[in-house]
Amino acid sequence: MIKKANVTSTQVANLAGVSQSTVSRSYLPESPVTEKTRQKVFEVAKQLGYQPNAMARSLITRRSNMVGIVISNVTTNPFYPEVLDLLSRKFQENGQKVMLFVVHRDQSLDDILPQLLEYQVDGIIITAATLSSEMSYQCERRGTPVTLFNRYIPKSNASWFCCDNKAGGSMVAQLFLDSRHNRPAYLAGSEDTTTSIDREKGFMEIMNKNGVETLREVGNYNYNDAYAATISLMERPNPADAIFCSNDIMAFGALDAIRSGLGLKVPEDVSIIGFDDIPMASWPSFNLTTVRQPVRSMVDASVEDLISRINSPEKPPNHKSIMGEMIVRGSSRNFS
Amino acid sequence: MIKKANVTSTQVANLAGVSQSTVSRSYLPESPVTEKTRQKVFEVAKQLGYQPNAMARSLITRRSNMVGIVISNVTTNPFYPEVLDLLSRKFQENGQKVMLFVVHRDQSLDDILPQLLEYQVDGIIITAATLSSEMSYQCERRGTPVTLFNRYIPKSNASWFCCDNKAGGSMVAQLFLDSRHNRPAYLAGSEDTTTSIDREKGFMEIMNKNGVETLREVGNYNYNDAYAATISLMERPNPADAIFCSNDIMAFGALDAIRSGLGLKVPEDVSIIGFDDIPMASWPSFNLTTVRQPVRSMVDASVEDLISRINSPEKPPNHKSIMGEMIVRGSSRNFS
DNA sequence: AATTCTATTGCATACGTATGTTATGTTGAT
DNA sequence: ATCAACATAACATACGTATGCAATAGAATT
Repeated sequence: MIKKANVTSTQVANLAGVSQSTVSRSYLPESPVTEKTRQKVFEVAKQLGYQPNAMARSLITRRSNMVGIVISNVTTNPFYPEVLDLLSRKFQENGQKVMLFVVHRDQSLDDILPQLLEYQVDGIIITAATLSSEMSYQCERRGTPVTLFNRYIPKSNASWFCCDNKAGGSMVAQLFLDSRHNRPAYLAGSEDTTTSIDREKGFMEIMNKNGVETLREVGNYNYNDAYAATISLMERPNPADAIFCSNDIMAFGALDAIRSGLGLKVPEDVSIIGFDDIPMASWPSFNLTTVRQPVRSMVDASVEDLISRINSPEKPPNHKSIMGEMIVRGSSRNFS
Repeated sequence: MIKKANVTSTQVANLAGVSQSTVSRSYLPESPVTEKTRQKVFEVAKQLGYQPNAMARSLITRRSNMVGIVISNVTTNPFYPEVLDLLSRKFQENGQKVMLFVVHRDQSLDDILPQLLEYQVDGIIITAATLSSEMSYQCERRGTPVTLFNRYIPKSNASWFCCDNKAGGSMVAQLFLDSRHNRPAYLAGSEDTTTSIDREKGFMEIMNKNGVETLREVGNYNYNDAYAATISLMERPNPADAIFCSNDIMAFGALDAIRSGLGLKVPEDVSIIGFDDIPMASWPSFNLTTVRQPVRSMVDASVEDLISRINSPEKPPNHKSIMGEMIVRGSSRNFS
C-alpha cells in the first residue's frame, strides 16, 4: 500500500546547492538560468533519478496537457482503430497525453465525461457516441472544449468535423444509376447515428429525384446483422441488384451473404458499395467499391481545432464537412 | 490562454458554512461526517458545479488511479484493438483511468515510459513492444509495476502473461502431420518478436522430431508481406502443401495470394492455418483454421496482476503462459 | 574605485486536496 | 447539575511544483 517516496525538486536542489525554484526553472526552456547551473542540476537529477511530477505541475499551471478521447466500436469496425491511431499520434506530436475511454453500448457518456473533467483534461474528442446537452453544458462551464468526430449535435458549443456523409450517399446513388441498376437498396447502420442517417438522406435524395424505388434493411454497422439483412434483401420476390452498405464491414457481410450464402455473383448479380475504405477493402477477397473517408483530414482538422481552442478558450466552435472520394473497385458493375 | 478558475472545495465550504476538510471528507465514503452536513455539502456542490480535482488528490494520496497502456499495431492487426478494448474495459471496472500510448516503428519505448512516469501512473501494461533494461530499472526504482502482455523479457522484474505460443506452434505442426501434409512451411511474423520466435520453435520441434523438412518465409505480421511471401513460397519447384502463418492477418494474405493470385484452391492445394482467431477468421470468405489465443484470460490475468502489485508493491512479478485452442475450420484439409 | 545596471538566484506563496490532531458540541449516566 | 465519553467538525499542514518579487552577484561604465 505504501508507494516509494518520489525524488523531488527540493532534494535535487539541496544536493546541487541551489534553491528549489532554480531546479524548477532549469526544466523550463526559456527561463533565466545559467547554463552552468542548469548542467549541475541535470547532473544531480540524473544521479537521483529525478523527474518532474506532472500532477504538481498541472496543479500550478492549470494545464494538464492531457486530452480525453472517447471512442467505441473499436473491435467491430477497423475504421475506428485507424482513427484512434491517427488521433493519438497527432496529439503525441503536439505534446498532449491521451486519456482513453472505450465506451460500450451499456455505458453512458454522462458517466464518463465527469471522470475526464475530474482529471482536468484540457480538451475532449468524442467519436462514435453522442453528447447530452447536460454534459455539453458541464464542459462549457469548465471551459473545456469538446470536438466531435464524425458526429454532430444541433445545439451545443462543440466543434465537429465530419465526412460529408450526405454527399457520399449521393455519389453512390449516382454511380448505381449511371451503371443502369434499377433495384437499389440501402443497408443502414445503427439507426441512431447521424452518419447512417445522412448517408441515407443523400442516397435517397438522388433515388427519389429519379423516381427509383429503393429497398431498405438495417445492418447496425456490424457484419452479422448485415449478412442476415442481405439474405432477406435478396430472398424477396423482386430482389435488389445493387446494395449501398453504410460501412465497409457491412459490405463484407453483404458480399459473404451473396457469394457464400446464396451462391450468387458480385458484381454480376448484385453490385455492392461500402463506405470508409478501410485497408481490407482493397484486399482481393473483397475488392470493394467504396467511399473513402478523408480520415487524415478529419483527424488533422479535429486535433488542430481542439488544440487551438485549448490555447484560446474564447474561440467559437468550428464545424466542417469534408468530401469523401469514390474508390471504384470490382464489387460494382460498370454497365450492363 | 487563461482557463476559467475551477470551483474548489474551499468555495463549497464557505457557501455551505463548513470547513474545507469537511467538504473533502464528504466525498470519502467512510469518513465521520453527519448525513445532514454531507447532504448540505452535496447540495451546494451541485449548485456550484463542483467536482473534486483528481490532480490535487493524487498529489496528496500518491495514487493517480491511472495506468499506462502501451500498444502498437492497432491498425495492422485486429487482434490488438480487441486487446485494447478488453484491457481498458477491465481497468475502468476497477476504477483505473487509462493513459494510452500508441507506438510506431519509429518510436522508442525509452521516450514514452518517462512520460508515463511523469504523470505518476500507478502501473504500466506493455504490449507489442519490448522493454529496455534501463527503463525496467527506472520503473523499479519508482516502484511502478510493469506487466508485459504477450511479450517477455529474460531478466527484469516485470510480470508477463503470454499465450503458450510454443505449444500453439506444436499443435499446428501436429495437425499438419496428422492430415498427411509433407511439405510444410512456416510464415514468420516480425523476426524480433518472441511471439513469432516461440511459435516457430514449437512448430519446428515437432517437424524436426518427425524428420520433415520445412520451408520458411517472413511476412512481418502484415497482409502485404505475407501475400508476397506466399507467392514466393508457392512458386518454388517443390512448393508447400501447408502453411502455418504466425497470425491471422498473414493467413488472409496467404489465402488471397493462393486463390486470387495463383488460382489455386484452399485447402485442396494448400492448407492454411493462422494464429489469433480474430473475429474475421470465422467469416465465410476466410473460414480459417487457427489457434485461438485466450485473450480474455490473458487480459484478466494481466490486469489482476498489475492491480494487485499496485496495491502491494512488495509482491514479486508473476509469469504465466496460457494454452491456446485449435479451432478447425475449412482452410485446412482433414485427410488426403 | 565607486556606481549603475543587468542577468541570475533565492524567498515566499499558491495550486486544491487529504489527513493527523485538536477543539467543539452532544449525549448519557450519575 | 456535573462530568465523562464520544461523535463531529475545524485547524493546520503537507503533497511537489511554478512564479512574482526581492536580493544578490557580476559586469560594465565612469
